[in-house]
Amino acid sequence: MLEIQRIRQEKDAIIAGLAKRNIDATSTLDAIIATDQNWRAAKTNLDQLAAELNQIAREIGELFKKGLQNDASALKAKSSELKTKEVQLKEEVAQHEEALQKLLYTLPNVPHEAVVQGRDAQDNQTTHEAGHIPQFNFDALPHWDLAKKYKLIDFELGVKVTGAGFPFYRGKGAKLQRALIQFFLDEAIAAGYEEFISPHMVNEASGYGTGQLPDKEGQMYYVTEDDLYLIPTAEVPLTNIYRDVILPDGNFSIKMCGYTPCFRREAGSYGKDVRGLNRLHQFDKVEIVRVEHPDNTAKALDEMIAHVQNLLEKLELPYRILRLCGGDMGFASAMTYDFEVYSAAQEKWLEVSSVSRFDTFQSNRLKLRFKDDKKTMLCHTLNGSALALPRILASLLENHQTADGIRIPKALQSYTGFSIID
RNA sequence: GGUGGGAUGGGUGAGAGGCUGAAACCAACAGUUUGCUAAACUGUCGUACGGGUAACUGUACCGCGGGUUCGAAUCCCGCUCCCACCGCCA
Repeated sequence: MLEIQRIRQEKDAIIAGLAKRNIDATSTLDAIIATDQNWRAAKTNLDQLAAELNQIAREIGELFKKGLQNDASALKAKSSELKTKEVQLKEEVAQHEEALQKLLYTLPNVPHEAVVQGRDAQDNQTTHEAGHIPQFNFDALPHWDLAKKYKLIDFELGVKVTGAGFPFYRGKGAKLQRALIQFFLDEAIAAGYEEFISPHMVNEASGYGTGQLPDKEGQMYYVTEDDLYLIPTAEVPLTNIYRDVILPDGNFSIKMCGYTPCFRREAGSYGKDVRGLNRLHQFDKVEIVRVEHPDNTAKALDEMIAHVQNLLEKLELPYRILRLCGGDMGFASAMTYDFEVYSAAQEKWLEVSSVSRFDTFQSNRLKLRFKDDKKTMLCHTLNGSALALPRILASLLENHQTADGIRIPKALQSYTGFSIID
């Protein structure tokens, strides 16, 4: 959520920024500013009226003490008269406030100045490309066939027990999955991230804190009985640790990581995009989350990119890094880098990680601040997948397949305990 | 699930209709002094929003939401959460 103070001061810059998302925010911003003015006017009236009422109440108290009941009664009459006015004003203030809130929720984050204008994925800029794309001298299989051939994943069993999008991993497939989680966590810890094992369900306040609610309500599984949401990513519990927190000074850099299963309803998805591991309702992910001083955000983002890059290199996967254009960025992001791994068998790039800086967009909702001398300022938040398992598993299977089986990258062998799946 | 107790500022904890945005103590911060890895003393010490260039000032907030009253941290109702014991159970 954008800060209202910022909208008051930098309206034109915000319009220019949102234009990069192909959004013309002029009318929304005008409405916001008008609503804000109405709200402030009503609020000022209300405050003055309340002050008057407080004053009268105090006087009545004095009169009672002196035993001047009659004078007190006269004031009481006046007070109840003002009281009706107060009720009306309160309602008016509440209405403006609600309208303002609704408008603010509709505005996505303003892209960072380095982000280019663009419509969709076509306009993303490739900033880095590395690794080599394997050439197969045999019939390369997509991962769903490999998974079946080597008995690594059983999709049908998942359908039977739960439903589509909830696969079973088995045998070496399960071990590989566990090895990847361990590997990712160890790497994150080595890079200075503190590991958390978090709850897998969160309350409503946390859903609002990171912005899943109210806009993406349908994306989360909801447990009605207890009013809890299954987490769509570890970002939600980890970031919400810092909801309603004021850090004591500006000298901080918080780095957290955590492995969790992630639950996503993915309502509306269908077709070949959801084949195999490409899109699941439950998947595993190691997430890295940072809370930073605004001065340190750019550096933190670079570190996170380098971290993910390092992972992909150790897994020996051909990848590229894209800086998303305005039109392709998520709602809350100010700047996002996507990591894609090439799948030689599917002959396409698969998104395996997304690293973003949110600047104050999340912290404004979270009320995550720090004390800077006298002032209280909003922190910056960042997060990234490091990494999401299913598509990494898919890329590993597809890119490292040989005629004799699937080769396990060196860095992973001490975790799996085997060097080939055959 | 049952019974009982509780929820106040960074912490402990007073408060029981107007003098309470809230005592006291601890912690923290600033200063004075004596001096030396310390003590004593003094001061500062919640958040949000509005108004004001500012000093400052107004309003709201004592778990949350309602109600009673001229006036609520204090009384009433509903809810949530926490703690203890019991029950059930990994």
